[in-house]
Amino acid sequence: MNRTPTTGASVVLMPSATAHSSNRVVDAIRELIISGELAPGSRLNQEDLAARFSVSRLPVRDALSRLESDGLVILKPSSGAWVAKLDLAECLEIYMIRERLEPLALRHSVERCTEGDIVLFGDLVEAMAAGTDTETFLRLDRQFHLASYRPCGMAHLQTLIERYWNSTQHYRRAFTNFLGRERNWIIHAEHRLIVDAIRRRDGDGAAHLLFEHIRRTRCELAEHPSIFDATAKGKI
Amino acid sequence: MNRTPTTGASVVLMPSATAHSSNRVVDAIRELIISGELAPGSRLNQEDLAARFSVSRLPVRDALSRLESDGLVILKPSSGAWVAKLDLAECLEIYMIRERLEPLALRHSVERCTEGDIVLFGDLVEAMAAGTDTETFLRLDRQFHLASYRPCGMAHLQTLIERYWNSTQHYRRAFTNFLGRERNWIIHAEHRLIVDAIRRRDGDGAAHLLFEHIRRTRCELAEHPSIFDATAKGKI
DNA sequence: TATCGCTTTATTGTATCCGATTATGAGGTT
DNA sequence: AACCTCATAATCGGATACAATAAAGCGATA
Repeated sequence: MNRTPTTGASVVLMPSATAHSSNRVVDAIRELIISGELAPGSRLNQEDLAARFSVSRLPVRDALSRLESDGLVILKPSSGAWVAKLDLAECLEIYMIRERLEPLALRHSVERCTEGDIVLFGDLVEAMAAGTDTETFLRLDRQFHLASYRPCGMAHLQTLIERYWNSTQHYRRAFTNFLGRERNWIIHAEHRLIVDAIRRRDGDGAAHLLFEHIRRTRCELAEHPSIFDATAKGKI
Repeated sequence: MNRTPTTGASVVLMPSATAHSSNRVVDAIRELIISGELAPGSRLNQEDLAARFSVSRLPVRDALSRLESDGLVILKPSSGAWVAKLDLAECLEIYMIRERLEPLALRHSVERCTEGDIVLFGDLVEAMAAGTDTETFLRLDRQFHLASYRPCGMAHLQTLIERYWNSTQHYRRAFTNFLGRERNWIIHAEHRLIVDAIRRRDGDGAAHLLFEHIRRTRCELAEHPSIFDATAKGKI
């Protein structure tokens, strides 16, 4: 059992000495957004956030502008900050980007991962197939994929991929809840095929399967634009 | 003649009402880095920058942390900020990422660009072939490629691509100077082939040519690790 | 009654100040 | 002579306070 923290805000970058409150605030807000506690479209009030984390507004402002670069927050100058909201087109765009990036990472991972890594991948996939609730599903899905990219040795690429997983997390949750569990067998089958290709050290095979995994999800997503209608009113 | 500003810090995002000094400082520092005035590894002193732009240290701090997310600046907590430096491996990694992203953008652009756009692409390529000095070469190269992605209708992808052009700009300059002009005919040939494919509305062809364009550059870059040895001392 | 304009209020952006951490240099010791 | 230690100085991170901007609510007028 690997001990990646909750949703793994900083999986690729070592947690580092996050002594400075700015970093703590960044991670905390990111966590609130990824966990779904702050829904897309929610207003982010600097003073409220400052009070919540017992700091002044300054680290909060810093955090917000960093999270904007991460694509999780939208800043309107002199006006305020909101949790970033994606429409269907943007989400499809991000999936198309992921289709290009993640197979690249996986192919390099396959060339470098240890046998122990592969055991971990298999364990995560099977734990996912055995899981029941949505949050477990999402957490293990994320853990499996991000873990499968970790040996790739491309730090920039990993950061980038993690960013896109973060900014689409909310919509993956909504989509998972929407579909229910009856079509999950497809995902598990795809995951098992990917792990099998990794076991055979077939990097290209794994990459192609992963490409199709993401592409199929994108196509299914495109069939359900209603996911993006919900103008969820956020609460801080 | 298009009026893209100097190096085009904000080509994709509209310049917007950048009334706030933070944004101005971000753009200004980015410009200093991209233009080469601040070399990778240079120390960025908050007070000096504040004095240079006639603002307090606060907008500068804000700018630095944003530029860190852009990959242009490295922040060491409680220690300072430096212009990000790439080693050969990182640069090759970014080129591999670009190989995946830019063909995607181009393929979508080909489906959406106007005849007028295509004329612009051709003009830029020919202006580049007629150019003499390094800075013109770099500017037109950048303008051509970024312009060719602009009609793609994928804002996130464009921002991303522009980021990577920014963070590798210094090394493209060094590489261009290193190679001299005798091998530029390859680049012009590739560019003309790409424009021709666009004219024929052959999106896949253009994408493949672009992929090879970037890949060949990456392979050549890998042959010249000395580019990354120069520990340029920066001045503010 | 609806719309336009103004005033008020809340929230953001900026400057100055203070504490904390790190880098630097001198001095002593092995 | 090289290395380690301690003190000093420079610089960064954060808090408080103030100014500027935008949103909202109220009132007046067509």
